[in-house]
This record gives sequence, C-alpha cells and structure tokens, in this order.
Amino acid sequence: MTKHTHVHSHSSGDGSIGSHRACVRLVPIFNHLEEQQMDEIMSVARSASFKKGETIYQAGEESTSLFIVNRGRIRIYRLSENGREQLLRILNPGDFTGELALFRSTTHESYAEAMVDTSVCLIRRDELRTLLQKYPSISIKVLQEFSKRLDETERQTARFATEKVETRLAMFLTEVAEDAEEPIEFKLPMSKKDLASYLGTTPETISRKLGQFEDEGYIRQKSGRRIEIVDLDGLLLV
Amino acid sequence: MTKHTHVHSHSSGDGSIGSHRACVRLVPIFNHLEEQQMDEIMSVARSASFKKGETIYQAGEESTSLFIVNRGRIRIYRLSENGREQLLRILNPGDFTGELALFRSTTHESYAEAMVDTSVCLIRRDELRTLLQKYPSISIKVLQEFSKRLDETERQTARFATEKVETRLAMFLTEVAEDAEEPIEFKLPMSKKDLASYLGTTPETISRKLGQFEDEGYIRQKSGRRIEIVDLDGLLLV
DNA sequence: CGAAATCTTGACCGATCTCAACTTACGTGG
DNA sequence: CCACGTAAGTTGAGATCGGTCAAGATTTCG
Repeated sequence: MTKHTHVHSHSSGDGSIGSHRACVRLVPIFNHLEEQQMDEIMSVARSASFKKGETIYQAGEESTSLFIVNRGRIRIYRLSENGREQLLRILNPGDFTGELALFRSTTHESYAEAMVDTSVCLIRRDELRTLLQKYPSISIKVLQEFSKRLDETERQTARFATEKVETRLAMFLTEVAEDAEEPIEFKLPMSKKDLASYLGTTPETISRKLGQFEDEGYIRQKSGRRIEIVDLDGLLLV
Repeated sequence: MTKHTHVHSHSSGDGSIGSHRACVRLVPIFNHLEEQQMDEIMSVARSASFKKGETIYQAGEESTSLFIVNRGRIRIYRLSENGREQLLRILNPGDFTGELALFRSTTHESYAEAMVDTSVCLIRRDELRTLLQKYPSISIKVLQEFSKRLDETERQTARFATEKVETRLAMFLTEVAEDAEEPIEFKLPMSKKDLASYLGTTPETISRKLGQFEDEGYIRQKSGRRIEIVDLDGLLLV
C-alpha cells in the first residue's frame, strides 16, 4: 500500500542552478536547444525531492507541473475500478511525467510514488505552455516523446489483448535482455510483485512461469533478481 | 482477412477546394485557427478515397502523410507476433491517424482498413512539420489530442491487466451508452467479431456474456446490433 | 538481528478459450 | 427483388490457463 506522506522540498532547497541545469539537460526533449532557450527553461524550473515511498501525485489531484526525474526512481500506476493496481511504467533519471494532465485536464489519472529517495525538476503548467508557444521545436520534441509512449502503450495493450501471460513474460524478458551484453544476464528492473502488476498477472504466476522457463532451459535464475538468458531464441518462440 | 488492394485516388479526384475545407474544418486540432492559417493548411491538403475493404496503410509501410477522415470509417488494428489481430480503434469523420509514424519513425506500426467507402484528407509529413514549426498553437492542439489518446490507451491497458472479460464488456457498454439518451438504446459501433478483438476476447465469449447480461436483466438485445440498457447501475457493478 | 515484505510451492477451482456444428444476417448478382 | 453464398453470430462440450488461498521459505532493510 502506498504511503501518502507529501514532503515537497522548498522550491530552492538543494536545487542549485547547477542541478537544475543537470536535470533539464537530462531530458531528451530539451536536448539540442540553444543556450538562450536552455537558460529560459532553467529559469522556470524548480526542484523538489521525495523520500522513498512518498506519493508524488495521486489520481484526482490537480496537476500543476511537469515532473522530470533528476535522481531516483518513480513508479507510475493506475488503480482500476475494483481497486486493483496496475503498474504503468517506471521512471528513471531523464524520464518525465505529469504531462498528460497538462494538456488534457487538470487532474491526474494515475499515481506516482517514489521507489527510492528521488529528486525531480518541476516546470509549471503555464510556464511550460508559454515555452511551447515560443519554441515550436520543443513542442515537436514533446510530440516525438508522446508518439513513442503512445506506440509503446498501444503495443502493450495489443499484447494484453492477444497474448497469454507466459508469452508476455517471455517478451518482457527478451526486451530487457536487449540492453544486456553477452553473456546475457541482467537484474530484473523491478520486484516480481511489480512485474506481475505490470504484466497483468500475479506474483505466484510469475514465480511459476520463471521456474518453468528454467526447467525448459531458456533461462537461469540467480540470486538478487538476476536472470541469465540461456536460450534467447527458445524464449522468443514461447 | 484483410484485402490488400490499394487504390488511392488521384490527388485531385473529387476533392474540390470546398471539400478540403470541410475536411480540415472537421478536425478538432485545426479548429479555431485564423483564416490565413486555415488557408495555408488547405493549400497543402490533398484528398484520396478508398473503397470498402481496401487497405489504407500497413505495418512496415513507409509513412508519408497524416490521414484525416472526411467521410466513412476506418479500422485501425495491430497484428501481434502470433498473427492475432487486435482492433485498436475505429476512426470516424474528423478523426485522424498516421501521426505516430510522422513523429517517431517512418514506418507504420499498425494497419488501417476502410470499413466502408471512405474519403480522407492527406497532409504530407514535411508539410505538417512546417506547419507545426510555424504555428505553435497547432502543436499544442496535437499534443492535447495525443494526451487524450494516450490516456485512453493507458486506461484500456489497465483494464486488460486488471479486469476480466465480463467487466470489460460491461464497461464498454456503459461507455457507449453515455452518448445515448433515454431510453438508453444504441447500435453497437462495430461487429461483435470486432468488438471481441477490441476487448481482447472471442466472438463466442461476447455472445455468451451478452446473453448472460440479458438473463440477468441488465440489457435487452434487439435486431441489427441494437442494445437497450435496462439496468445501467446493475451493469456498472458487474 | 528481527520484523515485514517478498517470493515460492501446492491444491483447487473458475473464467475463458477452442473446436465443432449449426443458425442467422448480409451483400451480390442475376 | 429474390436466391444464393459467405461472413457473422450462437450454442454446447471439453480442455486449459491462470487466479485464489494458504503455508512456508527467503530476502530485505531498519
């Protein structure tokens, strides 16, 4: 269950200009901008930090800012009508959230929770809009980012609709494996509980299916959430 | 199965300036623009038409244009790795598609097929980009539209992940019912086969669940895909 | 080191898919 | 406008996947 303790830092806080810059520079959508634009963005960016487990925003809450992760990790999840939660994505430094409500409505549809101690940069709704009006190239960057996310989400939806849990898990593993080098071994990017939520299943099933993959010789499970892919091709055929 | 017969009309075709205007005006993202901007958009819009069953674009194909539906209906679907199709959405006049690839990659990720004889307006990739650079307000409109779609898709994903078929169907019915007036009766916006694909289930299950809802007194099925909602509250609790 | 959370494993059951046969609706061409 | 062929929809029986509950093992973190 989520702790609902809000502890925004004071707007200046440990956020020196230097750290704003670092934060803003991290974000793909603000890359490759001219110095002057960058300075302008930085002048409106504020920073805040959250302790592990703290809620950054909740569904129904008013959305006022774009959040850019500077340091740490954020879980974004939805609560379905029946109260079950689904993990939508996990944000790492450079990722951002809160944009949906900025363009569409004023309230959040999802929940954001710091998984570890986390610091973020904030850009207020109206300030962001002004920036977008002024610098069309930023808008286009944001559009690209949205396209990417929309595409990923549509792909994810299609998987839920057409693939069984076993296949979804296999696909997930092969995707994580893409970023690893030979021998293919990686640490699961989240707990199995979260993975279950992300894949729309239960921890029990994740446990069983991973065991099955191991029996079938596709993977090898090691301690500390580490997994070695032994037979990637086999896994792709699941 | 989809017929893959391409028959783009000649770019002028039946597309008089008048029809371009009508088409462009239909689109929410181009509403409320100044006359001059509107003229500029219209000057780069072309038209095309497709016969029922024709493929408008396919996954893997190069994306060159934004398609705006002028008349008719378009199914957008994905084919999953195992060859199963999932209906993503249905476009009606005023809706648009093809934007994903415009901002992200050059190839389509999904399939578009004319459900009935359909005419569309086209705006070429580079021309659209120029427009967005020139008129930031259009970008913001597109961002809003993207936000909306992203939100819908995320909601849909969360449903797949957390709700059973019965609930998804009940939710679908209540959402369609929102647009209807008392007595709540409407025509299903697609075939049950497509509805099954959209909801990630099979036609058999749709048939059975609707029958069950009828037995339980929530709905009444009539001929011609018409459905009357008898007990909306009951349906909401499913 | 110990409490709490995560993870695992087993047994059971229920929702939904599959396959197959059949009925109904629809679009096309005569 | 009707007849026919094809696609859509229905219904039943059986199989299966995956969820639920419960007990224990293991890990994590303060």
